[in-house]
Amino acid sequence: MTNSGEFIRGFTDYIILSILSKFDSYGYEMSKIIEYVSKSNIQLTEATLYIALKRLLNDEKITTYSGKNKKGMSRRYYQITPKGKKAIKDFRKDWVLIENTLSSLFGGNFEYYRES
Amino acid sequence: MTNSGEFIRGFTDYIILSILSKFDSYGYEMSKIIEYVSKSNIQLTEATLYIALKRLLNDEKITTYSGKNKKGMSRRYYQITPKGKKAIKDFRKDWVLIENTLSSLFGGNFEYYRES
DNA sequence: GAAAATACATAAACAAACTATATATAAACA
DNA sequence: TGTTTATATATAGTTTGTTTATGTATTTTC
Repeated sequence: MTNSGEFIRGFTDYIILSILSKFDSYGYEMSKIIEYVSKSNIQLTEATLYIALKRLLNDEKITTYSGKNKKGMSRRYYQITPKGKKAIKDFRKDWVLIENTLSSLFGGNFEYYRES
Repeated sequence: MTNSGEFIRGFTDYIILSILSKFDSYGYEMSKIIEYVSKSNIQLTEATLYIALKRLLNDEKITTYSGKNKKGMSRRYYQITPKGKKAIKDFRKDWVLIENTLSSLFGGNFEYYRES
C-alpha cells in the first residue's frame, strides 16, 4: 500500500505499546512484527519507529534495557510501564469508536436527515 | 475523544469523498454529518475541512458550484468527480487491510515466531 | 571474500493537522 | 429591537509526526 504511513500516523505509538503489552521487544523485531501482521501492507520506517520509541521513553510509557539474545548479540529491549499500560488500555476504547465511525462513513452506512 | 484529529489524519479526504459519494454537500453540513455519525467522538475542525476541500479540488477529485437551499440561502456545494470516485473505490480496499491489521495489533491477536 | 540481513540512530524536508482569527447571514429569544 | 446562538466559509501561523536520506556496525549467507 502506498502512503500507508499517512494512514497509521497517530497510531504508531499504540502499535508499539500493543506489541510491548505481549512481550519485551526491540526496534528491529517490532518493525518485522508489523510487516508480518500487515502482510507487508503497512510499514513503519525505521526513522518513524525509533523516533516513536524516543517519544514513548520521554513520556515514561516505556523503559529500556540492554540485553543479549541466545547468541550473545546485543539488543536494546523496550518494556512497557504502568503509565504505558494505562495509555494502551484507554486507547483501545477509542479504537472501537474510531473503527466504527470510519467504517460507517467509508461504507456509506449512515443516515443523516437533510432539512434543505 | 481528545486528539481525535491525530487519529483520522490521512483519512480526512476519504471521509469527505465518502459523503460526496452519497450526495452533493457543503462544508458545514459535512462537519455536522461527521459529528453525528461519530456521536461527537470525532471532530473535523473547520480549518482541517476547508483545507481538505481545497486539496481535493486541486487534485480534481471534487468540483464545486454555488447553490441556494429552499430558503434561498447561499451554499457552496461540492460534487465528486470520476477521479474522486476511483480514489474512494481504491481506498476502500486499503481500509479493509488497515482495519484488519490495526485490530490484530491492538487486540494482541497475532502470532509471531521469535527465534531468540 | 562479498553481499544481504540484522540492528540502531539522526538531520533536514515535507505534509497535514491544530489554534486562533475574521467575516457574514439567519434564527431564536428576551 | 437588540443580543445571542447557529449556520457558513475561509486563512495565517504553529505544531507534530512521517519521509527521505544518510551513517555506522555486526552477523549470516552464498
